[in-house]
Amino acid sequence: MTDVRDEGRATAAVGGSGPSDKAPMREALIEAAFQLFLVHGFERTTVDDIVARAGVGRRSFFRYFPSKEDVVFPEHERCLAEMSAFLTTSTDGEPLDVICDAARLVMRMYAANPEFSVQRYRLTREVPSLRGYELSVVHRYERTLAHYLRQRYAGDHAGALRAEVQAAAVVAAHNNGLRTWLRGGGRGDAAKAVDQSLTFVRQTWGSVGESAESGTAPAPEDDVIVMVAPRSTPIWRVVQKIEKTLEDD
Amino acid sequence: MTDVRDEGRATAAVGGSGPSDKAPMREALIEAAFQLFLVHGFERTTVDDIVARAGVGRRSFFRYFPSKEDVVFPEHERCLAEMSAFLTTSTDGEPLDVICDAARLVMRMYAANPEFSVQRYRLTREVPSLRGYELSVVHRYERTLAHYLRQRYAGDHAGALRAEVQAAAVVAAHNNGLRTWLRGGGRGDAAKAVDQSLTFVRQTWGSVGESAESGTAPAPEDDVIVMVAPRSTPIWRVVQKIEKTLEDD
DNA sequence: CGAGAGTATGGCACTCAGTGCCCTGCGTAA
DNA sequence: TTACGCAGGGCACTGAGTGCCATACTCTCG
Repeated sequence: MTDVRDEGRATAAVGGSGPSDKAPMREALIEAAFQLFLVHGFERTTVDDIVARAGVGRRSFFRYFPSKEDVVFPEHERCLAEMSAFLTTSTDGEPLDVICDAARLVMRMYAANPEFSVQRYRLTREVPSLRGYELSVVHRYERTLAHYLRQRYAGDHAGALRAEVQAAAVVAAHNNGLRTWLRGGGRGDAAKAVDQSLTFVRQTWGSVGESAESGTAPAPEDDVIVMVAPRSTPIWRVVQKIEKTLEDD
Repeated sequence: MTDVRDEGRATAAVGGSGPSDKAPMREALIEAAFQLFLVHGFERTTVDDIVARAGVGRRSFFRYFPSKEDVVFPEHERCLAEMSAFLTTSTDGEPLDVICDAARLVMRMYAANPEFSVQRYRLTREVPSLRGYELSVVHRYERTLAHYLRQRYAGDHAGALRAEVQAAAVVAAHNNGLRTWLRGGGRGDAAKAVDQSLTFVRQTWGSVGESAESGTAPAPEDDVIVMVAPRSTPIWRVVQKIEKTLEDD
């Protein structure tokens, strides 16, 4: 053990010379932690084990990570901040589409590092404390999305309710798509899996067809009309309404 | 302190005579815990404080509650079991309506003890570890509901996705209504608040009006047609389709 | 070049949740 | 009566997380 520590200190002393030492401490801790987690599991690895392997002091671990669980989700803070920033600059467009785009930021964070994400997924599935941590993170995303919708729906009747239900639905759909991708070993297309799931939610509240995904407007042939009318409505009223909708072009 | 312990042991010794001593230990611990939580807060109350007040040994606390957080949510295990039982016996009816009824079991648990629920709500809002615990409980309810829907939707295209999104939506709506009631001090009608929120979800997926609440079928005048078609569809095809739909009566 | 301030890190001791092990006391069955 | 089972208590231990202080490195100002 003393050998490892001395070795670590020596490395740290030489530290400044390496080209990849921008955030040595944090990265070293994450790397050491995952090596140990994958071999011995999360619970049977102590913080002392991690810092010994990383060759740093135990106290430093808790300077970089508020808890042992945090080392498993090192980029969620940043992603959460990105989501907030994205939403504050997205003041128009269908609110539901905006939060779907916001949710895709999370998917992209996972997709940027498939092996790491899959390893973490497997770890999280079997360690209760990690599941709990993940729930709290997911909850923060959901609250962020709901907060945005609540502002957009301000003044609407039951706007807060709609905001919370839609945020929950988007998060559930996003996670459904993401889990599908993760269960497949991270080898498929994460964006495709998540988009398919999100489409269900967007269809549910009828925001499909007016999305701003691509810069080009969707072809008129792909446009849809959704009509809701009492069944007793006379045919001529229906035709009139459809013709009027088409004239709006 | 020794006085309290002796008192406690004396009570336990006389125990068998009282009519309300079915589960003395557990109840005593819950009562002692909440008295201390409300005065000193959750985090500044140690398990030692609780057992001292209850007059029992520290080791016994962890025989009745796996963690300090569990003492704050003493009835959720039972409620979860009731929900599972309810769902296994509910094999017909609109799936969405069934899980709404299941969610109401949770509301009723809260409503059965308004003061306790409101106290706990305030506690949970300001203690991070309790928020985390609550998230895990809510997640278990959601999983239970989703599991039920997945079975009911088995075979449908994207049934699993629909199951998870709807379960999330119902939980979000339920909690929205419940929180409204809790923020009002638990003085209003919890069932009404939750029902209003759940109605939004049931309307979203169109299970309002065909519910089995009243025996009478909805009037035909309330029936609706929802048409989805490419905007380029010729008018005559639209008319044809609508007429065909009406003929089906 | 040297003093001082700010910052990053390590070391240490402490609290507290949670666990394993064993002991005691009590009731019960043979 | 003894033997057994069980609920509870005592005790010691692990491990996460924290507060405090010492050290060392860096940057700046004179």
